[in-house]
Amino acid sequence: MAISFTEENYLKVIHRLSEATSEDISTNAVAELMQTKAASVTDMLRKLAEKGWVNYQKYQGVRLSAEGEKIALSIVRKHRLWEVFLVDKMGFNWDEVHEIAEQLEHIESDQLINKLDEYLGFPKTDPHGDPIPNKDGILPELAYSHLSDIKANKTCKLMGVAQDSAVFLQLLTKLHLSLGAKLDIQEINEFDRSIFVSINDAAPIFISHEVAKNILVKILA
Amino acid sequence: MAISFTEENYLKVIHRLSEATSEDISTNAVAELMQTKAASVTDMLRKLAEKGWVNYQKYQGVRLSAEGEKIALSIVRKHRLWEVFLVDKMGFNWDEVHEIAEQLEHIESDQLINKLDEYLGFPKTDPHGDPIPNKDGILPELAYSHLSDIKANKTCKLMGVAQDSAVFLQLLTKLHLSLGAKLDIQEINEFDRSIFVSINDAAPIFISHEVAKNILVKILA
DNA sequence: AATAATTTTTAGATTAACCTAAAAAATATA
DNA sequence: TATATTTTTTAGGTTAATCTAAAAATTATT
Repeated sequence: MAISFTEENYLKVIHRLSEATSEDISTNAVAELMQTKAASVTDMLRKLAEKGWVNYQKYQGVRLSAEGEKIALSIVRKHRLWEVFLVDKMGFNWDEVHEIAEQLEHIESDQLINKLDEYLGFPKTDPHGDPIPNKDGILPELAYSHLSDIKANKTCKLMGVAQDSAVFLQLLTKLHLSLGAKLDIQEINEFDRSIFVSINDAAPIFISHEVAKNILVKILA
Repeated sequence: MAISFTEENYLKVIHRLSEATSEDISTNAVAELMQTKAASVTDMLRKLAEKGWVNYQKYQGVRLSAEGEKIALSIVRKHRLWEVFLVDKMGFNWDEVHEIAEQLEHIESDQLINKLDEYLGFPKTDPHGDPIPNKDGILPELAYSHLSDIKANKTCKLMGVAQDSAVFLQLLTKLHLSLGAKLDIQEINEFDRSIFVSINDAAPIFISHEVAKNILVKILA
C-alpha cells in the first residue's frame, strides 16, 4: 500500500517514542515531536489504524503494529545509512547530517539502500553511535549506559549520543568528545553532579550533568 | 521562496519542452509530460507566474523566467549528478537510474550537491551523455547530431541518447551500443531508412530509423 | 465521590494539487 | 468570412494534511 512522507514521519516518531517506554504513546507526545496540533494527530492516527500500521483506540494512545514497526525500522535504516554516507563519503561533520538525512530517508528503492549498505561496508552504527537495522529490520540491542550513571574511578568508551541536535554535537566536538573516545572518570561533584573526566588521557576537564546524560558509554574497567 | 516537489516538476518539464523549441510552451504539452489534465496545468501556471518563475498570459502559452530557468537548471544538475552516482558508485545500469534520480533530484542541500559533484570528479555528462550544469547553472551546449541524420560512409562516436526510457536503453545495451562506441555507417536503406552499421569494428548490424533518431553522435570522419 | 484540570476528540474551515464538465478563446477549414 | 474543431480556461468538487474552537472523555485533586 502506498505511503506518504507524512505517514512515514508519523510512524518514525511513534517508533522513537516507543523505544523509551513500554506504555502506549499519547496523542500529545506525538503532536510535540511532529510539531503539529493534537487534533491533526488524532486524524492521522485514525488513518494509520485503518491502514493497519498502528493499534489505536481513541483516548487510549497508540502503538505500532508489527507491520508499522517494520516500516518504521526501514526508515530508521535508511536515515542512518545515509548519515554514514554523508559523513564517511561526503565529508560532513556529525552535527551537519541530520536534516539532510531527514530528506534522504524517504527515497524509495530497496535496491538502492542495499547497494548503499554494501558500498559503506555494512556499517553497524551511524555517526552518532545509533545502531543500523539490517535488511530484515533486525536492530541489534546495544545496551549502553549513560555517562551520568557511571561511578567515579571507572574507565569507559564513548559509544554514542542520546541526542542529535547540532548545538549538542558541536559542543562535544569542542570538548574533543567523539565516538570511541576513552573516558577516565576522576571525580563526580556532589554539588552539581558535574564530572571531572580525562578524555583520551588528556588533562581532565569538567563536563556538566546535562551533557553527561546525553552521552552513551560502554564500561571498560 | 519555498518551492514544492510539484512546482519543481512543472519547472523541469517546461524547461525540457523549451529545449526543443523557441516557441512558447502549450498547456497541453505540459499536461502530457506531467501526466495530468490541462485544467490542472492552467491552475499551476497561474501560480508559477505569481511566484515569478514563468511568464504566462492565458491562451498564449508559457516560458520560464530567468529565475525559473535557474531553478530548473539546478534540478537538472541534481538529477544528472545523482545518476552518475548511481551508475559509477552504486553499480546500477544506465536503464535503471531514472526513477531513483527523479526522487533524489528534490533533495535540498547545495552543500551536499557540491560535495557530491566533487566526489564524482566533476563529471561533464550523465550516464546517458546529457550535459551536467555547473554550480552556476551554466550548461555547456553539446551540439551533437542524431544518428538518423548522418550520411553513409561516415564514422562517428556515440555521445548520448535522446530518450531515457528503460526499454530503449535496454535495447541499446543488447545491441552493444554504449556511450563512446565507434559507429561506421555502411549503408542506409531507402525503403525503411534503417541503417547498416558496424559498432566498434564488429560485424555490421541493422538499426531501425526509430532507434537512430534517439542516438546522438559526434562525426569523426 | 464530586469537582477541577488536563487531554483528546469532533466539527467545521483552509490550502495545495488534482479532477470533470461546461464555457470561452484561438485556430483550422469550408 | 463564417463555421467547425481544437485548445484552453473557468466553475465547482475532491482528497490529504493541516488548523481553531468547542465538546467529550480521562485523570487528578480536594
